[in-house]
Order: sequence, then C-alpha cells, then structure tokens
Amino acid sequence: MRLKELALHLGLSQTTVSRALNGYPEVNAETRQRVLDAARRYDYRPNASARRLATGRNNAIGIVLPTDRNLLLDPNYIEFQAGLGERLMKDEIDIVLSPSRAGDEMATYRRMAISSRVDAVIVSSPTSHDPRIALLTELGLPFVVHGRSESPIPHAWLDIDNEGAFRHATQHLLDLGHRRIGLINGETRHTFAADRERGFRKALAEHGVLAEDNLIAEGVMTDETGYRITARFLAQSPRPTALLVSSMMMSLGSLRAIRSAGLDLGRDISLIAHDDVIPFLNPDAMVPTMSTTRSSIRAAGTRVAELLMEIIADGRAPASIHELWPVDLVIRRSTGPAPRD
Amino acid sequence: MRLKELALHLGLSQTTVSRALNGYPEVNAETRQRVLDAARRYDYRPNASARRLATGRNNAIGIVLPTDRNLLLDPNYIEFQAGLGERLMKDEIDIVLSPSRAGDEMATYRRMAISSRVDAVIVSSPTSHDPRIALLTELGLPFVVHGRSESPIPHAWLDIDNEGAFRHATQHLLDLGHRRIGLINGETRHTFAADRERGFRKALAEHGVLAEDNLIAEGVMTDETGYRITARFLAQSPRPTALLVSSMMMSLGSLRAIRSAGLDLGRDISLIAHDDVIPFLNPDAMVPTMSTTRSSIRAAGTRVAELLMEIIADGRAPASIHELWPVDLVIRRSTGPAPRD
DNA sequence: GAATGCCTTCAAAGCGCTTTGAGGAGGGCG
DNA sequence: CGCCCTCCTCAAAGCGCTTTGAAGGCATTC
Repeated sequence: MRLKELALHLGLSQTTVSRALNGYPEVNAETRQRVLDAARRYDYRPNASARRLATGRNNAIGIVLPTDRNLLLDPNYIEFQAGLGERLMKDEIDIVLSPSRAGDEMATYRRMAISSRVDAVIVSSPTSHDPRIALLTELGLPFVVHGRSESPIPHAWLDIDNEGAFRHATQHLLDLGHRRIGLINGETRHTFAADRERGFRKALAEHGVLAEDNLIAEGVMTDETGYRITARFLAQSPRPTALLVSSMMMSLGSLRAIRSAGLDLGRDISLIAHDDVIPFLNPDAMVPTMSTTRSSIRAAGTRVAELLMEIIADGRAPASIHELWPVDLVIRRSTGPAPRD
Repeated sequence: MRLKELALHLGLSQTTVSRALNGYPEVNAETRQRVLDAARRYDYRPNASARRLATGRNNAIGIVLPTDRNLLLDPNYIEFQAGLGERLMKDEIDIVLSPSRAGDEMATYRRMAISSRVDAVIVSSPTSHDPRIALLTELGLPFVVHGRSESPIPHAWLDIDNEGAFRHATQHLLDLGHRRIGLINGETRHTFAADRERGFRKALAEHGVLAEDNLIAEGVMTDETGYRITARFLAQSPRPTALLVSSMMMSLGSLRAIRSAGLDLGRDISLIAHDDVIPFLNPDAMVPTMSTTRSSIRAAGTRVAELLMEIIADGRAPASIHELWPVDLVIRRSTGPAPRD
C-alpha cells in the first residue's frame, strides 16, 4: 500500500493524507480520523527511504562496529546497545551498525556522514586524542562521545567519574590498612583507564603511599588477563594485600588466581572490581560477594540516546552537553581489613 | 557534492556519471576513469536514501534487538554481530538494529518489512514453533534463521548440530566410566537447548543408563545459574561425577560451586561445556583447561551474512538453504575417568 | 450583497538517485 | 557515397514521500 493508493481509496489528495498522518494541524479532525482508520486497516506505513529523501532526516543513529577483536567486542557493549535501544525505540529510531575493520574506522565514519545514512553517531571508547572528534566536527555530523577525550574541540560527551571512582576505592582500601595495593587496569590509551590510574595514584599520594610500578598493570579486559596479572602480582614478595580491578570480567580471572594461590578473598586479600552492571555478571551472586565501583552502562546508553535526540530533534547545542556521572562504591564481602603479618 | 554538480563539473550527464560509478559497461574507459577521479577528488558519495528509493534495494539487513534482559543480551551476541559485520563490510551493507520490547517483536519485524528499511532480516534463537517464520514469509521479507525451528514453512536456516554435540560429549563421559551425569542446560523453549537435551538422553539410552530428572536442569545461561544448579546437583547423594554445561559462562559458575564443594575438577568430577569461541572466555586459559564442544558463533555470523547476500543479491531460493554444522569435541583437562568409590 | 478571512483541501514541485528509450558520432561495408 | 552498426552519451521519467503556494468553500462582517 502506497500513499498514493491510500489517498485514492479515501478520495483525498496525497497532501491531506500525509498531513493527517503526520499530525499537521491544518486537517479537519474528522478527516484525520478517517485517514488514520484507513491507514490502520490497510496496514500502511510510509516508505522509509522516500520519507528520508523528502525530509532529509534519517531517523537513525549510527555506530561503527569494529569487527576485529578489541575493546568494543566486550560483553558490556551489547548492554550499552540495549540501553540505547530502550530510548530510541520510543521514536522508532533505528541503530545502524556499520561494520569496520579497526584501521578503517575513520573511512567508515566518513562514509556514514557523506552518504547521509544517519542523523548522528556515537563515539565509543575514545582515546585521549581521538581523531574521530575532529573528523565528525569537520563533516558536520552530530555525535556524542561515550567517555572522554582531551580534544580541544567543543563536543558533547557523557562519562562516568572514573578517576573519582578509583580514588574512592583506593582510599577505602587505604582506610582498611592496606598499603600494597595492585591495580589491574584496561589499556591506558583509553581515557577511562588512564583516568582510573590517575585516581588510584592520587589516593595513594594523599596517604603518602608510594605507587609501585610493578603493582600497576594493564591489558585487554578479559578473564585471562585478570588471571595472568593477578598471578604475577601474587608471586611478588611481599605480595599485595588488595587489588583494584577494572572490570568484573577481569575479576573472574583474578578470583581464580587468588584461589590457586590458596588465599582467602576478603581475609587474606581484598578486591574491588569495577561493575558495569551487566546481567550475567552479578557481584551479589559471587562467593564471596564482590565489592565494586558501580555504574550502569545500560543507563549510560539510554542517556546517550536521549542526548542524541535532543541534538537532532530539538537542536540542542552539542557543546553544551557534558555529563560526568558519579560512581557508587559498593562494599560487599570481598574487602576486609589488611591482614597483619 | 551531489551527482548533479559532479556531472556539471565533468561536462557529462548524470546518466553517464552514474553509470561510470556503478560499473556499467556502456561507458568509455577513459570517461570512466575521469569520472572516478573526480568522484574521489570531490569525495562524492551517492545519497543512500535516494539510491534506495531509486533502486528499491536498501543495502541493509535487519536485526530485531530485544532490549529486555533475555537470551540475546548474552555475550555471544556481540560476537555474532561481529561475524555478520565481517562479511557485510565487503559490500558496504549496514546492519539495522531495531530495538524492541520482548512483546513487540512481531510488530517490529512488521514495521521493518512494510516500511522497507532492510532487504532481509535475521531470526535468532528461534523457538520450536516460532511465529516469526510465518510472519516474515507472509510479508515476503527474506530471512535466515540462526538456529532451527520445527515450522513446516520452508525457510533458510543455519544451525550447529546441538544434538550430535551433546550426544558425543555424553558418550565420551560414559566411555570414561561416568554413570551419574548432570545436564545444565539453557531454556528448552529454545530449540538449541531442547536439541542438546535430546542428544544427552539418546547417548544415555544407548548405554542403557537411566536419565534422572533431578540431574537435568535448565535456566538462563548466566554464571549465577551455573552456580546454583551445580550446587544443587552436588548436594545430592550420590552426587554426579560429571557435568555437561550449555555455555562457558555458566561453566564459570559451575567451577565455583565445584571448588566450594572442595572437589577437584578433572579428578573428582568431570565437566564439558559448550564453547561458542568468544574471545574473553578462553577454555585453554582456564585452570584446568576446559573440555568443550566447540563451534564458533562468529563464524556462524559470517556465514549467515553470506547466505543473506546469496538470497538478496543472487536470488538464491531460501528454501534451498539448510546448513547443519558439525561441532567439535575438544578434550582438555576438565574431564577424566570416573572416580571409583 | 460584496468583501474579508479562516478552514480545509489540492496540484505540483522537489528530494537525489537509477534507468529507460532515444539519438549523435564515427567506422566499416557494399 | 550511402547505409548500417556499434559505441557512447543524453534527456527525461520515475522511485514514494513532504511541502510549498494556491485556491475553493463557507461564515462573518460591514
């Protein structure tokens, strides 16, 4: 069923039918109802491409999906997508995933912009000098950065307070008497990881504790990395009495290493992990329950979608959008006072 | 830069420029090169909507993304997406994610079809009588089912041999002398889980072993479910000497329960998990290394994309597409002979 | 009764591309 | 020399929608 046919059926012009459907005021209420009823009856829906061509709006937002194995392909990402979806659903906005090899990302953003497939895009996991920000600004494609970059170009971003989170977590451990604390981080080329390290170091410095390089390590945030680094840390003498871990996934590996070493989590050694609140990794379900710095990545997705809508629908200025979310410190059973020796 | 302007710059008609760009044969080689060069110089790209409207092809395939917490939101899913992307990238095909609440999925598929946003869709995690198959067939929107359904309607599908996989795994355990084997499965309303249970039961029956209902359990495939069910199984007396687990994620929970019970994996109890080959859950990195039934979900994604392309680009008949992939049984250190008692 | 204005509807012009059907130029052949 | 082909290029007609600018119908006002 096309608009033309529908209009014909109704004995009205395309103009009137289109206006009735799109809620324009200059249509008689009775006529509008008649149109609406007919549209429902015939299961009419405007052709998306035609509408896009005519209006210039795509009703879609874009994400570049790197297909190589890297950060984005972590389990959090689908949760972020779901968060986005939750908000975009309301306005029937699609999410366009443009697959891209790691090296081609810039070209892919370019393609999305120039062929005008989407109204805006999301920039995930920015690096400190992320070139995507300059590119998109130059191309005039609106975007929101999920995370932060140090780019001098004004732009919209939403981030969690990674520095504060790790600073508080470290402080908490210091207050419990821990002095040898290990940091198992994500890759510091990503700002979130660099921020966490900074928070960690600041807290140590504030307590006059020296940060030891061999207790700071980074890597892709997998179970395996968690295991490896933890095992390495535990082999040191004296060994650390507490660990700060950048993801729940990594912490699973840490847990194994801790058990293999015959240590009792929460007594012999304390651990705080960062929790993105993903449904299949529940800190309350762990044994012992896991102390965490917590911030829902799904909620962030929803909010990013909301901000995107404000930019493209309401014309809000991207440069006015800077949200820094506080992070909860949730103490459970994986932390305890530093053991005496 | 629009086609019109580009043509103007070149002193050619739109037709010729369009044909040169799209590789039609009736363009002089020299002219074509001139056009191509200019297109590159001006960074010209056809407007996606206009092209779609003109050709009727969307160069996009659709996925309905249920935003509620359920099966799709598991860590495997992003890996499947990456697999899809790997293939679709080549032809610059986009993936359109249409967010949907669990109850509205049918409406969302309908919307995608009628407003012709995509050329085909993917049906994931089918149930045994999945209504989406009838709907899409009726709407005339091509699709490939990832998994299997019992629908009598001819349709394209790609699945792994879940029944065979679990049958072989069970056989292997039986050959090792195990007689009390527990099955920790995904929800059996999904065919993959039902198939696995069938394979499990068949193998037991072939060996004259009675399947015990209190050693068969199912649930959402999380770490937590794995822990709970395993703990429950281990509390029985006599306890099972082997476990079959439907996902690596669940097996992490099983591992914890096994350790909590003070059992030694690979000696006191054996475990085989199904491995979808996701980068952050590596069975070789576990301690002990994990015996698995293995099939790459990323590879499946790539192949599904390939099949989709064959249907929409080459006009291959969907009903001719039925692929059942064999599953590897990889024996590592989490399995061993049944302990004598 | 004519003029004014509002409400409602319409025809037609795009949006930027592909594709059809037609035509001009140049070369080969009789 | 004229005719026919082949090769290349073109103008124009869509694709299905939104939106502009215009106009008809009717009630209100002077």
